[in-house]
Amino acid sequence: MILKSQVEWALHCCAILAGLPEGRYLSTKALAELHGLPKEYLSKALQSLSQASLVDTTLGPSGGYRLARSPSEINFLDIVEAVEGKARSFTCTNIRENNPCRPAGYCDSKPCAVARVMWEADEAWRNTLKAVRLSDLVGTLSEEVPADIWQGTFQWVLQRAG
Amino acid sequence: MILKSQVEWALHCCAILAGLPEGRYLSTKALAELHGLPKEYLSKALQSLSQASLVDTTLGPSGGYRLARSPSEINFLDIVEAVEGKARSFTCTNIRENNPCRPAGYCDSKPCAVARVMWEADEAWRNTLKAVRLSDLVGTLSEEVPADIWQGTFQWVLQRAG
DNA sequence: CAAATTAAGGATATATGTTATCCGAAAATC
DNA sequence: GATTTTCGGATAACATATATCCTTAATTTG
Repeated sequence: MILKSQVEWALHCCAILAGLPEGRYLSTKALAELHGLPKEYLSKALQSLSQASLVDTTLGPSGGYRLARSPSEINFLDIVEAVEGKARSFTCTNIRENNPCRPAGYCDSKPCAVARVMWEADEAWRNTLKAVRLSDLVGTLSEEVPADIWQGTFQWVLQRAG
Repeated sequence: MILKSQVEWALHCCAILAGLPEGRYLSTKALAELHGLPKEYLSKALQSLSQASLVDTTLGPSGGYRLARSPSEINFLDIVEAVEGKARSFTCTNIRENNPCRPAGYCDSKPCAVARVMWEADEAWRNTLKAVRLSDLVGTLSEEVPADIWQGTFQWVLQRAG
C-alpha cells in the first residue's frame, strides 16, 4: 500500500502556491525546476488539483496555477484525494459469499465485519489528514526552514510568477 | 493506495483458524475451498503469516496451519503487516533538497514537515488496526453470522482439520 | 496581427507491483 | 513406499505508476 509520488509533489507545490501574492500565477515549469521534478509528469499532478477545484489556472505567458481558496480552507486530505482518488484503501470482495455452507440466495444484512474494521482504520487516516490545513503546513515550514532559504525561495518564485 | 487482496484473505483465514480446536491444523486446500480462492496464491499469503510467526505449520497429511498465539494476542495490524509489509504508505523523497536556493551541502535537522503529517496519518491508521484483536472479530462474527451458517461452517472445517 | 508561452488532454513507452500458476524439495502421515 | 502437506523458486499475465511526446486552444507579449 504505497501512495504515488505525485502526492508528495502536489503537497509541496501547494505549500509554494500558498505563499504566492494575491492574483499571481506560477507555471508548471517553475514548480518543476524548484523541486527538481519532471515537468511533463508533474503537470499531470497539477491537472488533478485543477480538476478537484483546488487551484485556478490561466493560459499564456505569465499563466500557471494559483490556489482557488485560502490556505486555511484547504487541508491535506483535499490534496491527497485530488491526486490519489477517494477510493478506500481496503476493498471488500465479499469472499464470505463463497462459503459452501451458506444457503443459496442468502443475503447479508451488514457489510462484512472484516471490512468494517479496515474501513474504520481508513477513516482514522483520512480524519488525521483532514485535520491539518495547508496554512498549518506553511506555518511549520516558515518556522523550521532557515529564514535565508525561505526568503530566497520566494524571491526566486516571484521572479517567475506571472 | 490500495491494499492487496491477500490482506482480506489472511484476515478471513485467521478468523477461521481462531475457531479451530486446540492442537488441530487446517490446510491451504480447505481454506481455499471455504473462501473460494486460488489455492496456490492463497498459499503465499499463509506463508507470510508463517514467516511473521502468527501461525504454526506442520507437514504431511493432516498438516496445515493453526494460530501460534491466542486470538486475543493477535491484532489486525499483526496480520495486515505480515502480508503487506511494515513500510509506511508515504515515502519522502526529500524533494526540498532539490531547491536551487539551498546552500550547497546544507543539512536538514528534522524530517520534512510534509512527511511528518503523512506519517502521523499512517500511524493513526496503524493504531486503529492495532486496537482490534482477532478475538474481537470472532466475537462480532459469532453474533452477526446466523447460528446455522456459523455452526455449519465449523462442522465443515472440522471434517477437514487434521 | 504574429510569435511565444501556457494548461489540458491524448497517445505511447517503460518500470514496477499484483495476481496467479507451476514445479521441485523436504517433511510428515499412513 | 505412496500420499499429502508446507515452502520456496521460477515464470507469466495483467494492472498501475512513472515518464515522455505531441496536438490543441487560450492568452500574453511584441
